[in-house]
Amino acid sequence: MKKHLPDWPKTLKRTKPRLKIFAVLEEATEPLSAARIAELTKSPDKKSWYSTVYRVLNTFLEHDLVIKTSVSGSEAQLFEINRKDHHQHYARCEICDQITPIDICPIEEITDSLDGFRVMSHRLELSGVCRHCDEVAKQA
Amino acid sequence: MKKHLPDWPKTLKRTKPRLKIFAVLEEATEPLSAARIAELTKSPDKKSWYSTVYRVLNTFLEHDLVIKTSVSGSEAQLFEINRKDHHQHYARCEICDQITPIDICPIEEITDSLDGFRVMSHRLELSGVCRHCDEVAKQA
DNA sequence: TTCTATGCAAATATTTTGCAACTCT
DNA sequence: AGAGTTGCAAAATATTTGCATAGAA
Repeated sequence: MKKHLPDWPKTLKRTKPRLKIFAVLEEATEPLSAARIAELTKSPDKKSWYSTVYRVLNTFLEHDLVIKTSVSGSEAQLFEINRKDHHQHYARCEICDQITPIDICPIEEITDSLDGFRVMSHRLELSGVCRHCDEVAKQA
Repeated sequence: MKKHLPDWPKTLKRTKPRLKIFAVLEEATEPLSAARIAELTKSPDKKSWYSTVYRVLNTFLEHDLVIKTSVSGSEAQLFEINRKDHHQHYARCEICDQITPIDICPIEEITDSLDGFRVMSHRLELSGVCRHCDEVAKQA
């Protein structure tokens, strides 16, 4: 599946922290917390970074480069690249809390059935039991 | 339209704070932050309350009475009643707030693609512009 | 050069925890 | 009575802000 990345706005300076954070988000396979991003972007010597991470993320949000995601039942705020063509959806395991990306998005099909309603954004949340925990449960 | 509220688990004590918080969530038309809930539930004299609010919300989460939501706009974590098993989904118009029922539910199809993940609950939210507002907008 | 973003530290805001007193069942 | 909850205060986290300096255009 081809993922479409958002364009970098021409008015946005390409600073080192921004590019680094963008790269980290781009490679991520799941939404990241600010803390995780800070960790993934900091060099061995530097320490704090948090203010920059938050400022960059907020800037990205304003420019629609990223979106805040809600995975119900989780910790702090999570961020992910805003892949315009369709937002990624996730299924969360109620037992191990692991997040599984959902690769198919039903939005087209649904849109067709809506008779004139123009969908601007959508969100799908699944919650249940992942294959692994299910098997463990069966054995017990 | 009949809204189905989650059942109160028999093992959950019906304490005053819990019942109050549940009532507030039940009446809410949008997800609420912990701070907002604290405000809506506190009596004129009492002040802090936060620890109780968070503890109750976490208890509710464990019992699947509520779900956490976060909105791209910003802010902290938001909570709302988990109106389960209700297979009907809706699309909300961003302009007139009117709700359009979605007649098809894609959950089967998605479940099939998940390879072993057992879906216990799901939520689908659409937001956009309804046919009527879209036509009005075109004329302007 | 000029203007904005960064790094750092310090301020806020949010969420969690320990513990004695209190309430449901 | 007994188990589990609340209220309060204080701790731990998470997020934001002020300001001097560094960096991009």
